[in-house]
Amino acid sequence: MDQALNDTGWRGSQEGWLEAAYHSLLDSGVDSVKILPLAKKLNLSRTSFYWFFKDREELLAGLVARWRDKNTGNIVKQSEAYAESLAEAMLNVFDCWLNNDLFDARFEFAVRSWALQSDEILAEVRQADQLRLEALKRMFIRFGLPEATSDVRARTTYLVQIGYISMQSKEELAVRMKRIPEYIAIYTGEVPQQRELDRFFSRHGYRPG
Amino acid sequence: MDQALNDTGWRGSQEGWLEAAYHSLLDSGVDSVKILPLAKKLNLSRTSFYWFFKDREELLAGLVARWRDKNTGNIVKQSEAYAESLAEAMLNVFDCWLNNDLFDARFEFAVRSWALQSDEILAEVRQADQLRLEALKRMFIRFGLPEATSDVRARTTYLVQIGYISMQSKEELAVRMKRIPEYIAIYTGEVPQQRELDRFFSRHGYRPG
DNA sequence: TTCAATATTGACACATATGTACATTGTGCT
DNA sequence: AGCACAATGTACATATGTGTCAATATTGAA
Repeated sequence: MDQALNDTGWRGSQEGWLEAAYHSLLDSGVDSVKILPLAKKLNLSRTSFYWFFKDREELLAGLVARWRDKNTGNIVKQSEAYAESLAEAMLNVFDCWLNNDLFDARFEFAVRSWALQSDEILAEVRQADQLRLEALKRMFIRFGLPEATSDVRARTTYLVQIGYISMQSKEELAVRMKRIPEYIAIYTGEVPQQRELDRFFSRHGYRPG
Repeated sequence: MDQALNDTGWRGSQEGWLEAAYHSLLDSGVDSVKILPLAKKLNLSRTSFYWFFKDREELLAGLVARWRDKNTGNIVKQSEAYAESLAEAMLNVFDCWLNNDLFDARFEFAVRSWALQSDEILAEVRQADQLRLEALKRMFIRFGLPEATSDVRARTTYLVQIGYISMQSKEELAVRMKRIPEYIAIYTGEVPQQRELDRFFSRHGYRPG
């Protein structure tokens, strides 16, 4: 329970408060992001907060910005990555679902829940959804699928993941990996090559057996 | 802004408070389910609440019970309904996604968001997920699909819907209906018969054109 | 070591929520 | 009409949250 030291020599910082807010958001939702409890966690006086932020609103705005920066962009990037087959391209997208640096699932769910009580956040989430779906659809079209098919397959791919996040399940890596080939088959209509799978498994530190 | 009258002749009732709580939950999440605001909406004194409920906890427990009664069971029932083909069976399940009496999507999302801040609710949600997934898996197996395939297809079917709910999108019936044949094809691997689709469209009051 | 910028704090004013005790009112029944 | 009880309301005690202000402490640099 030490103070989180930072290079300034002071105990608090904008980053410190934001980090604490982030963890509270992920653990218990927006309504838990309150200055008084955060101050207790940080071992700081509640009012010290106001030196770094105008008010609670500004702190929440910081959280949204963080979410946008972290989760938006990587799905798009992965869907545009080089691939020799549609199955391989899909495996590139799947990197997001297994690598927390590419896509923060708990953050995603917390923000979506937040959208329930804030129209502003709902608009943010809607825009993110649209960008991601469009990117996935382009991927299918790139590999020659018809427009309508590409649209529904993009949705399936994306919605399964959002649904999975929404289930908040905690499963072993092995359990999830075993389902990967089947998922690829359903989404793309083609069975992935063994070497494509091996490459995928390897970059996620998984050894089948 | 009239009083919601009930057969007792009194203004308030357990049902009345529960109904108000339900709407508040759907609109803005659990944390908005507070006695003082509900009392204002109902045009009743705040303390009148305590005649019908021991405390706020009891009201929330009432909401969970309502959710369990409404949303659990119908997916299972629909997945077990009579069908001549897998595609038709899947259309039976799809009834849930289009008929609010069979499955209340907004309620579902609100409860899942609630699970973020309550381990008790999380356990409830997990149990519901398991029951529903098992029922869907049995459906695929009934039509001769292998176990592993059935498992992943059940997940795909279910998770797409949970994901869709989580997107909180409001789309025209026509837009959703146009995607149905593609979804059926992806989930089941077989194209639905025109007469199966027609029967489905008809029972949801949709005329393609 | 002194100083100014940076950071921290406690006191205050206020708002919103919960729950209890007790008084009061409304309703159906005889 | 009058009674018993269901329902509602008022007053109080308490908890937790926000945000402002003036006073105080800490830090790095002159």
